[in-house]
Amino acid sequence: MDKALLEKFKDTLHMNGMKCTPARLLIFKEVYSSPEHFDADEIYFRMRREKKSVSRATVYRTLDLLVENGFVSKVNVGASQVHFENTLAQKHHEHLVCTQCGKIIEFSNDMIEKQQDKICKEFGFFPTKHNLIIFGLCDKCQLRHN
Amino acid sequence: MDKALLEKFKDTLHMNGMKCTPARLLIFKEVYSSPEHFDADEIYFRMRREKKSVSRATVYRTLDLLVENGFVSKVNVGASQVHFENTLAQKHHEHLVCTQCGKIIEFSNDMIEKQQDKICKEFGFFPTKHNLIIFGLCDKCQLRHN
DNA sequence: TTCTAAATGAGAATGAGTTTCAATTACAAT
DNA sequence: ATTGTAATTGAAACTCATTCTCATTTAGAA
Repeated sequence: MDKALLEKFKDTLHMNGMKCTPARLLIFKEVYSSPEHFDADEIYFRMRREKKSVSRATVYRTLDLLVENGFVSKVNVGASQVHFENTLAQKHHEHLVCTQCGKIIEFSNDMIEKQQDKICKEFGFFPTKHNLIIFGLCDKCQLRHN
Repeated sequence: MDKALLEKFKDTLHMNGMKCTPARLLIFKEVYSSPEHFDADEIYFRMRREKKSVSRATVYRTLDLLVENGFVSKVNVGASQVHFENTLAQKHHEHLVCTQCGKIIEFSNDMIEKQQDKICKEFGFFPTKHNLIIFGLCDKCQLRHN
């Protein structure tokens, strides 16, 4: 994982008067170890497996911290748990979710973004974030007739 | 509430070999008594107040049934509970959600819909439903400086 | 009217996430 | 280097929405 990124995280901690603890650094590295989506428990169990155990509470607390500081964002994929993805490694995108096999496809579209801005202006609404998720069947699941 | 709609619901029950029970009819009427969003507990408590009590379990079960048969759809508004809205009374729309005061504004936009179809085609994806939600501050909350 | 599978209600169970609190620790001040 | 202390942590208790269980009731076919 990117060294500059880790420094940026440390800076954020310092600037906000938060302590730079081993638990936080480990979780941060774990979160940035892959570009995939994840939920809190996935991080928790991956870390246990790698003998870098941290308590569940700390995982949740640190993920909140990362969300607040823009390192991670919450993604709604219609699951019962909250999903996350790291933000700095990749650019903004939306999701297609296959309701049959769970496959998640990412896409982005400028036209849609622009229309959203237009709509917000119409309503005098100041947007801070958005979520577009399309549910349906991926190419493979359409063939597996049903 | 529309009489034809209630008949349609009864037909759906019969066609699927499900019983037409008082509980189901009461919940259906409650759901269609207003065009607003609601969650399961709201329905539950509204019915208690009106002395038309039904158990929580039945409310949840019936809402699932209504979703499966297209009378109601789930709406993600970033809340901890699942939100619903009746579908047949109103046309498709998306949401702006004010993170300060909770105000929900509905909108719809053909251009966005079309772009979505285009994207799905590109990925060979068959869409069944989608959700676009924009979080931010409504006009009033922008003034209440913070 | 009878029969039976479906539906219901009450409350127990589940599961994701949060809170509590005593013990630990980062780090600023000495 | 040591100390003091507020922030952080882990473990376990707790929440709260939702689901499940199961004994009882009931819609509706026979």
